Amino acid sequence: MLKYNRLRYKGGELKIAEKKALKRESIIQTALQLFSKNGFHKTTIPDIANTLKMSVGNLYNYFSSKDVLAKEIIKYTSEVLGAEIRTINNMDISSEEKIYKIVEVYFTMAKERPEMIEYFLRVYLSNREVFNDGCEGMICVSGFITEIMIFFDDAVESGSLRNQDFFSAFGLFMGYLGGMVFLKGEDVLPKDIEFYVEDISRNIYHALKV
Amino acid sequence: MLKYNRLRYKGGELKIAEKKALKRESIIQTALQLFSKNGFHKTTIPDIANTLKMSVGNLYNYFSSKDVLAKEIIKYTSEVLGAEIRTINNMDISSEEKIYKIVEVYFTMAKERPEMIEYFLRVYLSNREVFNDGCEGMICVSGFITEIMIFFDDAVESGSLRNQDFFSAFGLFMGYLGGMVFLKGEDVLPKDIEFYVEDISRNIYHALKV
Amino acid sequence: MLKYNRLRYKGGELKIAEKKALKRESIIQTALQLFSKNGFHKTTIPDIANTLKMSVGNLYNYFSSKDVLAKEIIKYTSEVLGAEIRTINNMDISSEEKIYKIVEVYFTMAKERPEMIEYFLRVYLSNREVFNDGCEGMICVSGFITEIMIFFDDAVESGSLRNQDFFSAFGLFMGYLGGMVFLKGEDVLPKDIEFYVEDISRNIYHALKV
Amino acid sequence: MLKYNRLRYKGGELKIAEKKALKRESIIQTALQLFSKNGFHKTTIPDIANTLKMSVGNLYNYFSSKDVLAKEIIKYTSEVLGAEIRTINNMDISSEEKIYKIVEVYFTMAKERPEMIEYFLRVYLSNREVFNDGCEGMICVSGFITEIMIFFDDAVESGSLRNQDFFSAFGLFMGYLGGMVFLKGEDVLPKDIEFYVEDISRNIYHALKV
DNA sequence: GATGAATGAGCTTTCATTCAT
DNA sequence: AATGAATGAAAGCTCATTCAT
Repeated sequence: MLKYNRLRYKGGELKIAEKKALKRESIIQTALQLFSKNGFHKTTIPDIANTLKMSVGNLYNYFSSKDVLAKEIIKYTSEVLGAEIRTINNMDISSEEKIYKIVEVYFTMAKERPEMIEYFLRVYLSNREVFNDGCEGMICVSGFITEIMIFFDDAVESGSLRNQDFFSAFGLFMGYLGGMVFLKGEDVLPKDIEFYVEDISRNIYHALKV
Repeated sequence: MLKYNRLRYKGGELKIAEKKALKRESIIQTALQLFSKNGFHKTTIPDIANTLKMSVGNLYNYFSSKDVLAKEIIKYTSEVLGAEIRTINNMDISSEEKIYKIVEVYFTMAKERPEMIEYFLRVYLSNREVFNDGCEGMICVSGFITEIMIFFDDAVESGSLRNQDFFSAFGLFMGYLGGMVFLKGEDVLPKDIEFYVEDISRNIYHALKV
Repeated sequence: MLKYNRLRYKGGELKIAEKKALKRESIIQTALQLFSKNGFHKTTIPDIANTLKMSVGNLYNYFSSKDVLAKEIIKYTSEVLGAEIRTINNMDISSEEKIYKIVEVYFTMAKERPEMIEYFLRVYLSNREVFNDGCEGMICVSGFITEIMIFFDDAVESGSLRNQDFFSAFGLFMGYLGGMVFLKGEDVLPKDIEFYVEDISRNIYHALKV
Repeated sequence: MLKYNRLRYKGGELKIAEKKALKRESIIQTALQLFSKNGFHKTTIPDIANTLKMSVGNLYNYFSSKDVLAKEIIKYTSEVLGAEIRTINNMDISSEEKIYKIVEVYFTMAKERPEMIEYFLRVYLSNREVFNDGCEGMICVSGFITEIMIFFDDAVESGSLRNQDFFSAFGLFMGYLGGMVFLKGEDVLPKDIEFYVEDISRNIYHALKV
């Protein structure tokens, strides 16, 4: 009977599934913003539901717990960031230029969608107990890590960057960029974040080049 | 510092003040450990009191709120770290060697007293609402920042490091080192943290040198 | 009974009524099992609907509330048990033999369809607030009580059982048999429930005989 | 220091511990009444706290969860009932008289403290999921069972009751008496519960005697 | 200074029921 | 008849903080 319905109401059903997917994403977006702005523990489920003008109970039809929601968000965020870097990886430019573009894309995102970067810093980084179960060993951020790894391996292979332990290089990217965004969030940077693209991409390049 | 107090004060009533200072510090130490291990929100005041075998009520005689305690801890931690770097700043060695020593001291601390570094990452970094009031603009970590600033200014003046916006350099130190310790905490580093001293101090030096 | 309906009604629209009756019964069966196994409050309407692969909304087309469903089930269960005893009542055997058969039938049901007996113990017995309105004074289990009453009156009239307050006798049947099934459910009985038929029917007979 | 305090304030401390024990018992009493009257799931922790004019939070200082409270109550109830029967067991009277007294004591309690018996029927019997963990195999009601077992073994040894599987006899006591109290609770008994002592003790004796 | 019982607001999560489709 | 997203009140439980002793 289900099959029958599927055939019969194909258009209708698809619209429903689509609608649900859209709502799911809108929950992710809203929760991402609230978690980033107010912290994981200070953001309540009713906060999220109210912002979305939906009921608490219904929110649980989409995500079975607050923790599950937090994990879906980090995956989502990691994918988005990873996709940006993938584009750069696929460009036919020098490693130095790629570094510049990665820093640029990261800081642009920190400016235009600060919640995405801040989620890393303020939610993922510091609520180990939430992500321990299901995100062990950074698998929930593999979307992002993988692209940095590809960038680094390519650059080493092409002879433009020194060969060293990947994590030494990864820590530089992740930590340096994250650190700058943190400073931005603390309002201590004397200049706009984009001002630093030049300095920082040069520093990174010098740190890693052969 | 404790030793210093002991020398300074003599007599009966001063011993009481001394005793109180000692207890105050033991609370800081214990809370530091628990906050770092379990997170700020997952650590309760009763948790801290139980660990110290003292009553909750009495704990409040030393710190008027959980938030105040958290702020005292970040200052304390920042002082300890800052003192270590001050020692290095006062050495008569090259900037390159200083960088090496700073990285070394940081990673040694991450290994021997991981709670001090993790407090930065897991508590200070991500509970803005707690530190907003009283620690604006990173004044509670000025003990650490100041020393990095002195190191950097000296090195620029001596002509060994390139002159650039201080925060570009500071973000590199703070972010890179913090990032590595985070990776260590996530258990993703294939080698012991101390293994990375060589790589990372070289990377930092190359990034900043003239 | 279902078979009977099938014979009685013919034609298209009647088939619909038949279909509805079938579905109604399947809901009762499923809910009976779930309520018995997991308890009334731990069984949710979605649980029942999912097990039946039907929607919650549709389930409400058959039973207007969870409480109504629970009441229908106790009536159904009582009818089934009553029917079994009715058969025994109609047999041309001694009261002693009837007691044996009643115990036997009860324990066989406890073994083969444990949910029917457990529903009495775990749902009906303990959720007074659910059955208060509509099942006052045990009218929802009259199907079962009536047959025990008929058995007892016949036996007294025939001179084989002592004349005493009906409830003294009824409490013995209901309580003793129910108690044994409870012990079975708690897994404390050293032997299979059927082993006890002999003992228990003898005990009951001795308790009640003239 | 603790030791010191204990010596110093011995009187005071004992009073505090005593006070706590009293409060603990008052919680048990109140929860027992509410659980029995309204059912386990329909009684909320706020209900209990309000009745006691204490705060919800403080109640949790005495019992770590609703389930734990329920288990403490069944142990308590079982002890009280067991103590009553122990007294009878120690009397120098015939088994027949002991049966009479057991039934009498049970029905008296059902009349004067109905919540104790009803707790067995309406809470313990039917919320398996609550008692599963920690009360397996009826260990939480062993206070009661043990005394029935002692009564039965003594009576068999003295030659006054037939030797049979203990559970056949235990089921008779527990089920029959419980069943009668259930009927009382349903308000279907035409006479006062005490009226049935005579009938029921005779029935039990006849059921079990040699 | 020291104790820990007490408070109560606030959290996450559940679920019977409704209703637009 | 059938669907299942949506509602929202209410549950169990936690915890920073207070205060009488």
